[in-house]
Amino acid sequence: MPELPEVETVARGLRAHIVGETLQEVLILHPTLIVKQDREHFRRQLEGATFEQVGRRAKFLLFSLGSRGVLLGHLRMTGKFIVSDPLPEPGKHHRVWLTLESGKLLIFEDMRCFGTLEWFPEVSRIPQLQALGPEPFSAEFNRAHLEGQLAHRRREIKPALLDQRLVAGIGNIYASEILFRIGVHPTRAADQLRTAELGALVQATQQVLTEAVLKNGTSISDFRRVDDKTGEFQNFLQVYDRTGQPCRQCGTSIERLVQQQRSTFYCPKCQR
DNA sequence: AGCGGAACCTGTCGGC
DNA sequence: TGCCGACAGGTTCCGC
Repeated sequence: MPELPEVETVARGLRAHIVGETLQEVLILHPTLIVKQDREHFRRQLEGATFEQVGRRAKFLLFSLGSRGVLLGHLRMTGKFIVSDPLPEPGKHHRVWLTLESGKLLIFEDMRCFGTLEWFPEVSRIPQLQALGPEPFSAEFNRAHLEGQLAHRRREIKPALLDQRLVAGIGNIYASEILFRIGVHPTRAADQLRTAELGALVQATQQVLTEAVLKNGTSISDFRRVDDKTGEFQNFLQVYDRTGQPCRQCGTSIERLVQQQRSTFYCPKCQR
């Protein structure tokens, strides 16, 4: 479901609701996967802790608990965080209930059970964050970085963009959108992009992601904000999920292909 | 070392 | 109507 803009939207939404709140009770409603560690340990670490900040790294949510460590969350495909008033009983796909001292309920819901929650003593000890590439808006994400990383890489550029070690936060929707903006065909070998195209790739990545964050992300089917509203960027997609529809630039039919088991959308005329 | 494929799990949709 | 396969915004592990 969510890529950088959607996760950023969730982080901002949560921040407004839960910073300063103390966790009163942790209720795990699903037996597997979601909470990746021992449930009693997880519960003990969280109960009584206070949310000091909600941040994002790549597509991970980081709930800082001050001296009580950090809660790492990942929405994967269908995960959602919802801030709610108390409920009489859990919804069908509710996986974890976190009761806050104010009486509000922080719900982690996930139909497909791919999402994860995990507690760590400190951010520096989170293995999942170790190999991540630079954030798209950081100074380290620049043309030289791409040149260095992509030299002699024969894999196709679109799957390369999904590799979180190259740059963190791009997912399947925005990878297609970014390549459309720079007129690069998704099957081009990563090491065959010209220097100017790599510069354009940096720019387009930052532009697309910035616009998507401003529109509160993309809601194709599942994604919802913390307040259950949809994002709006789906109204501005140029190629994603537009197979057979006319390219907004040249009128040619948008095409779909599969790369590494994921759909890619592109304009065969605008992208070479 | 780098890359592709399978696996994780549930639901929806289109074709027959 | 029912069944079956394809597909869904992600990451991780396992081979080659």
